[in-house]
Amino acid sequence: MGSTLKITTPRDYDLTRDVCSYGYFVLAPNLWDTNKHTLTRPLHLEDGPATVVLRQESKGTLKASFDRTLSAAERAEAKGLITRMLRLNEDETHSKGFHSADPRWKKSGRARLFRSPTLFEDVVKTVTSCNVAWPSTVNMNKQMVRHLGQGGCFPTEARMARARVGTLRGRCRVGYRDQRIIDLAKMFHRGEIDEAWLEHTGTPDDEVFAFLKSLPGIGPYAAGNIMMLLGRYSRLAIDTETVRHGKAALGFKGTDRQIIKKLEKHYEPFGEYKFKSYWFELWTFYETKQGPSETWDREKTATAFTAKNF
DNA sequence: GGTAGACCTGGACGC
DNA sequence: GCGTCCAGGTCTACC
Repeated sequence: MGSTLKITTPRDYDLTRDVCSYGYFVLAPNLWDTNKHTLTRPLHLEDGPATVVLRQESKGTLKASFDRTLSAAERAEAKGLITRMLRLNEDETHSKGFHSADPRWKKSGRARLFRSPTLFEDVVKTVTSCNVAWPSTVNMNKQMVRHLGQGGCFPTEARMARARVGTLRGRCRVGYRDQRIIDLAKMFHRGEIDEAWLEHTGTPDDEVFAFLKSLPGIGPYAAGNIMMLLGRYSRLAIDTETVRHGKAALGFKGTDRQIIKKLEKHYEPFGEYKFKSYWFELWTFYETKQGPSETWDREKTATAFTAKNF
């Protein structure tokens, strides 16, 4: 019999809606149960891995059931990781702020974007999403968890820092990203990434963006995406999907450069919530093609989300 | 400051 | 079933 935690959430938190809000929810080691509407994943805690199953108990309360007994320190640690992953730190005031900037999402209540329990995992997942189609991203994360993750966890920065480039390339199929991922892991492991500074509200967005861009494997798109993962929504992460969205959903015409300028102008009114407005537009488009995101199965998204299906 | 080409993988397509 | 082409973001070298 493992430990159980009751987690108080903001009143407007909805596990199904708010987990199934960003692609990382279908990347290993996350496992969304499309029938039970639970999120299962192993967490790396002080005394080792522990798998948690998260379910919505009632409005404002989540139940976290673990597969082993946790110490008091581990309970606090797990709570911190879950809070980060589910963005429980973004309270109702934040949601209301977003909805008054962009009322289109008020009815559905969409306001939060799922992320990882750690910044390290978010950064590595972002690198695995660059310059590849979705099926490759799915596979890279699956293989990293399989070959480098203890007890089904996402690899820790310490483990990843010790990994061989051959393992990452040959077994985890990350290609030329191998050395970059190891270099990132070493930087995290050596404490060269100041998470407190990156998350501090007093740190200007421009400085965070410039720092992120200086990291190995992180360019303008990845830096913009990590900004969002850090809770900074004032800029977009522009990739080919963004341009496609500009053309297909917003009807913009012209060269890619012209379309990007139009996109920047289009999202300007949403100010500090720009990314969210953009993302939920894009997410809605995906749902029109693939059905509600809560029905997306982890294994099937690898094949469903291919060019021919869009 | 802008740009061409290399970097890998896996899906799509033609045979 | 095999070979070829192509998409995707970052990095380096070069102008």
